[in-house]
Amino acid sequence: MPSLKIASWNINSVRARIDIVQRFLEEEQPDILCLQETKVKDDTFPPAMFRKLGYDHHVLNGQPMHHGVAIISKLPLHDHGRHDWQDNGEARHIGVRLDCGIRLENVYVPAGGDVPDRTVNPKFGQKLDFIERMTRWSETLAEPTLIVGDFNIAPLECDVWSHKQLLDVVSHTPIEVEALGRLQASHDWVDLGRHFYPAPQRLHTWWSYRATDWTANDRGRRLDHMWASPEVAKMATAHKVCEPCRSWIKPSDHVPLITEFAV
DNA sequence: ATGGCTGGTAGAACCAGA
Repeated sequence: MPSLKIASWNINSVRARIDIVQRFLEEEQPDILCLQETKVKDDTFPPAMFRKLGYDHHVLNGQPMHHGVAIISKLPLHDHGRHDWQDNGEARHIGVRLDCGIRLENVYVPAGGDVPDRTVNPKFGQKLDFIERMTRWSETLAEPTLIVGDFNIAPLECDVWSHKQLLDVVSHTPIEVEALGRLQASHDWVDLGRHFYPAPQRLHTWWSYRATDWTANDRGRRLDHMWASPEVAKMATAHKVCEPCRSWIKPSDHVPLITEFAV
């Protein structure tokens, strides 16, 4: 049975990170790489390194300065459009169809600002609205689908270094966790991270830059996710979070996730 | 320790990340 290896990584600028993205592709050789926070317009996206390694198919949704997502692939991609779930023009989603019949959706959920109260912090409201509109979309999905990306929410107590200390910190507040729970229930999405590494195991994908040594206190959060339709989850054979990438030269603050499927 | 760091873009006593 053919194997399909899909990776997802918030790289915090594709241009600043091009060398470690190359290293990752050479070491792991995924068939498809979904990127978030590319921070580049489509006409200045750097295609050369990807082409050199055989990743000839690029579907981009970028903008100047911030945000931006891309799907880079050795296999053909069929562009399936972009959703603007904040309705503000930001580039945070791109979807494709694969020849094997799976839909692949790459999403960068807004961070949501500092204060977890939409009346004083509009960004928090926009984040909740984004998840709510995604939920309406997810309810209508009928095809086998994989959603990957930076969801900017760590839902479980064991998804953060200290549940108690992060209850009021945007990314782990109950209102966000409940919204994400409604999204997950809307399609019976299987959280592949916890499918392979059940709670209460430690599983983190992001560590702040604002620590001299990210390993010293290990104050991580699981903000990045891969969610599969139930029939797609049945095809998943392996999953990992590539934690060592956080210690590479000029790292992203997020690390890659990889799932392998028998398709 | 409520600080700490990073990238893009402008050329900031900036913004955004989370």
